[in-house]
Amino acid sequence: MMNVLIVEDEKQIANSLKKSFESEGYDCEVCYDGERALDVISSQYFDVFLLDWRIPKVSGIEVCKRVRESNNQTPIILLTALSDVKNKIEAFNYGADDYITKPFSFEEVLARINAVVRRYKTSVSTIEFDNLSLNLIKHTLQNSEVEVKLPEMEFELLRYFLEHRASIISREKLCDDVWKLPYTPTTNVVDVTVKHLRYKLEELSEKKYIKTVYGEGYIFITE
Amino acid sequence: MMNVLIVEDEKQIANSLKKSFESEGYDCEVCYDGERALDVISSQYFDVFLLDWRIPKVSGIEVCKRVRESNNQTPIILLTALSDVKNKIEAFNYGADDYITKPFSFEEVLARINAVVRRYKTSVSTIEFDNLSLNLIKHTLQNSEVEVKLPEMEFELLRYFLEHRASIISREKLCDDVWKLPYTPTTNVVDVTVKHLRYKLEELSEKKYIKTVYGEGYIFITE
DNA sequence: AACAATTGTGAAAAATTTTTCATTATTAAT
DNA sequence: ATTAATAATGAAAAATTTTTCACAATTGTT
Repeated sequence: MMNVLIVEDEKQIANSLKKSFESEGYDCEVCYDGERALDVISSQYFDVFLLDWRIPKVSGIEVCKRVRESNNQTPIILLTALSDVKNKIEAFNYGADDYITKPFSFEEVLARINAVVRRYKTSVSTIEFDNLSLNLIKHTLQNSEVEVKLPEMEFELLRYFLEHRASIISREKLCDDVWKLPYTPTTNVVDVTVKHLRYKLEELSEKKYIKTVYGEGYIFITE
Repeated sequence: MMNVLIVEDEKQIANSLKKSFESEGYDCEVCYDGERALDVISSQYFDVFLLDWRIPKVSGIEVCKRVRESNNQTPIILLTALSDVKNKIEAFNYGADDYITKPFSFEEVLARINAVVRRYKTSVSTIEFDNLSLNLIKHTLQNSEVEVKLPEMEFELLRYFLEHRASIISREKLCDDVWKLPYTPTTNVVDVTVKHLRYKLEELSEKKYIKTVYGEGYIFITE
């Protein structure tokens, strides 16, 4: 089910939105200012943020900007009473995904939210972790300075680790799921590839992400 | 560089858009009706379609619908003089990506186009052509029955061809753009890779997609 | 038809990636 | 501390991919 964060200080609008969303079966949370919003955002998962432009303390566009700076790509829709073009351009430049001018109908909000979320869900093209990023299209691993290309198997292994963070994974499972080998524990490909991958990871960050759990397998820890 | 298709029967608007785009360095093509648009779309690559709602023969929304039915996910922005909400919802339901109400400024068009294309480029995970599909994540080429893995360079080459369908591409350009070689016409890597790729393509479909243009280069034709 | 230019091909060389193997290092348990 | 099990490592073998090369085939032009 979908989780919406509404950030809007006009309580009438906020409450009416909340009710409408809930009648559609969406979960939603309301904040009345930008500061509170940033707080909530940093500690909770949402599928989309609905931000009013003019809100107390930290403006909607500023929230938008900070969210993107923290590498959070959750879709953002801005609400505003201003309809002049300059603002729209500013909004897109700060990484907003859509823009709705007041007054709006709830149906329009719903349509735009669905469009934006559907798009986002099928769009994740990088996996971010710590201060690194794995590009799923280019098969590269990058920090803010360097970008290295990972060979096939190292890429697949890292992707698997990232999608199974913080749980112990046995070599057999890796053989199965990553290598798709017909059950062969007489090989140490996994060990060797882990070694290669560790080496590449250490080139970009000193941290040790892949921990060995003696007798059990590996575990990928982000922090 | 970006390729825009403008479908708009009001020639004044169409031409003004075309000029503005060209001064931004975008390539663009204009059609004055929906029928022609569908024709052009099926034989040429564009990064985005800018469709007026009310155009002769086949309406903008109908073009939108048919484009999506043919499995083409190119971003679509609809232009319209009508501002009522029902149409917006209809537009999104038919798979439009954005919606601009007339009158608009060129800057707004530009901002929305860039937003939509940026989103799309990072979101697309397959390129469909004919009855084949290139999976950009798995680097596989598939028809309804078989799936083959393409090695790196064959994959990159095919992707490049698909993004530049129906135009002649010289070997030098391919060396530059796909191989990123520092200008070397003393090699025939391109020829050889084309050969490999042709072989794989023929495994999945009898058609000959990559045509040679004697003395000029190659051209990828979808139909 | 003869030609020069251009393109296609098979095979092998070169480069890269993947896997194996023998050995060393580390771990947990006695 | 010793030991047996498990993991890490360096180096090389095997497999795959990329690139080169020499030659054959095709094309457009005369």
